[in-house]
Amino acid sequence: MSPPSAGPPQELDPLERQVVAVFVDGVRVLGLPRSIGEIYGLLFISRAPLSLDDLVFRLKISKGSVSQGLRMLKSLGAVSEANGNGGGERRTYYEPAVELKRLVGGFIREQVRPHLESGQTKISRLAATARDVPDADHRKFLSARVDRLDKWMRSGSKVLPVLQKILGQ
Amino acid sequence: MSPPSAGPPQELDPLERQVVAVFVDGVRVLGLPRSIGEIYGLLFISRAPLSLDDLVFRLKISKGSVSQGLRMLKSLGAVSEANGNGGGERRTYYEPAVELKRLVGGFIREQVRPHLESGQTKISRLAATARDVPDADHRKFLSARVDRLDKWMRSGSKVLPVLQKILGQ
DNA sequence: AACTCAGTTCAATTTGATTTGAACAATCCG
DNA sequence: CGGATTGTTCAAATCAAATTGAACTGAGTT
Repeated sequence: MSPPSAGPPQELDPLERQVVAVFVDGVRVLGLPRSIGEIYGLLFISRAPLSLDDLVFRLKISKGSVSQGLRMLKSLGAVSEANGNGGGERRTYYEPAVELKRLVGGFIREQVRPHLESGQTKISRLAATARDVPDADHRKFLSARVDRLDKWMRSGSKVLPVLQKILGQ
Repeated sequence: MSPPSAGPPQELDPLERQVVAVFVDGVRVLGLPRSIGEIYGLLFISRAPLSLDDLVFRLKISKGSVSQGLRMLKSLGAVSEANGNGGGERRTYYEPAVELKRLVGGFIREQVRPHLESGQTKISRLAATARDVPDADHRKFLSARVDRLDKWMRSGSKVLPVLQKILGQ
């Protein structure tokens, strides 16, 4: 067999390259690995769903990277398996989720909330430590700062639903 | 002279260590280097402003790191030089900005907007490339996707002021 | 069972970002 | 000026995170 998914294409055409570049940049800002941007970017601009091998072949990255990348994208709800494949096809094809709401929701759930939660925990412990400081004056200062930190966290939590609302159209 | 700023302290006490750890985590989420979190964290929990040498001494990181870290923190508006120093003191002392509004504003201005803007540029070019695709059907698909991308960017831009508003109390 | 094909896992490697440290300004002061 | 002090710069070293690739699992076929 020639290339997987026996279509015409080999390398990325200029438009595909541009789109992939945009997503590579985008995910870097979000602190996600480059391969995630490449994979999602190519899926985003491809008319038909692509298989793992398609992605390996067209992006020239390793099977391992694509496998791990797809796993993360699935956990973020950013790709899904294309169900409508005709005959007894064995390999699975992926298509991108293209609703911003869904993407933002997945990112918040997987990448933001866990950090906010572990932050809250640490700050509670911090507050306890501050309460044990003997010098009353110093203790007051420290508690005020810890309190501020706590307020910041709460603001962060409060912002998320608003964000989701705005981005969900 | 003994330690800089001839106060008592040497190493970080447990509370300081905890606070620094919180900020180290925090800045990692934002994609900023660890040293930024250490420096800001220690300033945040210190009653008196600290000098560059204080930070080197207490955090046990290099002068180069602290110098660069303070530069970035200044550009983010997250620290400022403490003006009220008494006698003809030569070295400069730094204190943290503790209003969330200010911190978020600086981060958006320095780290978010530039990316959004370069994204917009790339997407305009992308739209142009898509318009040149000969096959009408395929062109339609590509334009729709590029259009969606453009909408995402606009949503992003629209969110920022709302964010700032919410976080500004 | 033996063989093939799709996908996963993970130790070793590579890559790229951060940190270091030593040389270099700049400013002050006797 | 010459020495001391404060801070900056940047090439090289270090470190953490992502990627590779080869071995592996599991499922389907004959």
